[in-house]
Amino acid sequence: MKKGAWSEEEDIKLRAFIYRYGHPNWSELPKLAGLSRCGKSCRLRWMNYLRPNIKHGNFTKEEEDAIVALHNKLGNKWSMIAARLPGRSDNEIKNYWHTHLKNRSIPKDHQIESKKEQVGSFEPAKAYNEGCMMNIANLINNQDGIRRVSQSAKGWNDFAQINNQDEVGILLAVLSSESPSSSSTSEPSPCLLGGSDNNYAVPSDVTSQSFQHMTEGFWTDPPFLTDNESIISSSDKVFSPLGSTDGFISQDSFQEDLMDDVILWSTMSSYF
DNA sequence: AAGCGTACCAACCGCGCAGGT
DNA sequence: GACCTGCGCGGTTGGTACGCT
Repeated sequence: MKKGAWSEEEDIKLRAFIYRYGHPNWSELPKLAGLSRCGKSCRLRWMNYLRPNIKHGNFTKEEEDAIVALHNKLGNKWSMIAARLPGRSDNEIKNYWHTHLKNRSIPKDHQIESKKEQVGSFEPAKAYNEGCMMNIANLINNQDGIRRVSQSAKGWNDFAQINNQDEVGILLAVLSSESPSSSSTSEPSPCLLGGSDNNYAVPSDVTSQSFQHMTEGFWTDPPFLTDNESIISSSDKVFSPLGSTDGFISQDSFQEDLMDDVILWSTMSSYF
């Protein structure tokens, strides 16, 4: 069973197979597709990288704000957060959170108290001066902390800087910057139809270019969510990328749920 | 140019849950 | 109810690109 980075050839095989047959059974898929990978690995590669319309890098300010707001609301429920950010995988959001957004979201006092709980009476400055970074790391039952601290003493400098920052930000839940009508399709995917619809032929040259004609949500949106439904169906309903699984929530509950996080309701005006 | 430290991300691992028998 | 299997999720890690000295 092969591990590690995926080759272009493997990507093409996986993409072509799923494009034609869907993925009714991940554990059987690699064998049928001629891949020396486990089903989990195939699923991960598909969900995080090969899936059509998946976006990479360059998170917009709106996406960042949405992630921060949603994380404050949902916690580490990355799949739920990803479900509200079209084109982003849970893995990518999780990585982005840990590398860019984590310190911005956690209130300063909570960071300090949390660290105090972890290390007892530990004093960063004193310990730093005593040059006992590995001992500090061992005190913390947090492998990422150990990893970072043990990499270099600068780790605690970073921590000190975080504590000095007053960046308990305003939590803005700016919804998707894209038009809701562009994020769904009336055409059901072959996967949703059962995954074996041979009417969907594999293009002779299966590359990422082959999927550009597909609209956002082709592989992920429920088939009943059509373009017409995705905007506004009645006066008291609103399209909600952040909303319930059926694509709609009432305006009342929408406001009730999100006002706690300081919503800029005005940014939603374009959706009404 | 070389060595080192850091940040980042793709991918792996283990666990829990759901559905089937 | 017990067991099995497949799937999805969240935590973690290895590899590497990049920047600094």
